[in-house]
Amino acid sequence: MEVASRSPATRLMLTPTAPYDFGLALSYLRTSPSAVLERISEAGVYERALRLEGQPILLRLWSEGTIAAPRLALEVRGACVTPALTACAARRVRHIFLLDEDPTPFFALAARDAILGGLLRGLPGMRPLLIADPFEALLWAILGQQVHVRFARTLKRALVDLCGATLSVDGAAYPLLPEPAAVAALDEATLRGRQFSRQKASYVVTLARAVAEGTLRFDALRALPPEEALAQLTAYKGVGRWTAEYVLMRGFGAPDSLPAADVGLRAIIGRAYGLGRTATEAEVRERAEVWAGWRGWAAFTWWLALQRETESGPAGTRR
DNA sequence: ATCCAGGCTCCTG
DNA sequence: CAGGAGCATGGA
Repeated sequence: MEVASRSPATRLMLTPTAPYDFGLALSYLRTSPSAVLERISEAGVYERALRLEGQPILLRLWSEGTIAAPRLALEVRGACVTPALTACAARRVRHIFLLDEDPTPFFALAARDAILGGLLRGLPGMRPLLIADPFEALLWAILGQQVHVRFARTLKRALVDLCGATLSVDGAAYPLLPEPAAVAALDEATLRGRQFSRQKASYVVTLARAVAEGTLRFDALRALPPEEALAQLTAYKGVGRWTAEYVLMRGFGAPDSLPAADVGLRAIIGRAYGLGRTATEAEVRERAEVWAGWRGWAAFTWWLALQRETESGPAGTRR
């Protein structure tokens, strides 16, 4: 399936709350295993196709400001880009990159923690980045369960490959996230042939069906108190506490949602706080109490640190 | 081979 | 209710 477009682009400026480092977001996306639908150019342009109100469009985003005085240019392209759709795209971008959040309270809180505060001093303008679509966040969390993220990326690519559409703009092709109905229609055997375990295949198809049928509604969950949203999510087979917390944080942007069982988080916290071993989930939760209100932001900060470690880290860990 | 990876379910005590 | 065995898959 292919959707072509050669209509002119609409463009507008976005002004994030300061300080904001868009370059940091880009460098995160460049090596983030979950980012298979984004394209980041060397010139610093973020490109991503997604559906807005059913319309496939292409987002192009780049910085025209500084960390202290951030300004982002947004360009929207698609078959019929109306002013309303452009406004919708701008809202979406502001949400994905959390452009309207005030980071000051988080930095103030983190400064009281010598270790986290020290880490953040090297990351001025840091801000968490959401996964562009809540359904995508849920899929990614399932795919990432108990496997190396590198392999999770392979699985995500397979999913996009099997049932994702493509948006073509000026001759370039941009992959779209598969729609829930398309994932729901997949044969589990097909997924198994693409290296999905039985569980992952079953979880993914079942959840996609729930989303397609409207049983699982992200906008409804988003409006709920976190504990209730977690409870509703974990009612689904294959969705445990870690997955639900991950969806709240990376899918909804819940600032205080901490996937404490995360092995990466446990490992880096064990190292950073000198435990000499991987921290337990309970230890992570304990340590995180001083970050209350911003535990999700703290988690993202640690993931960022983790990513930087593995990039420039001990020889042989690349690839 | 063995161990581990951005866990989950299900079954014990 | 806490803790742990067993589970599926690929990569180092």
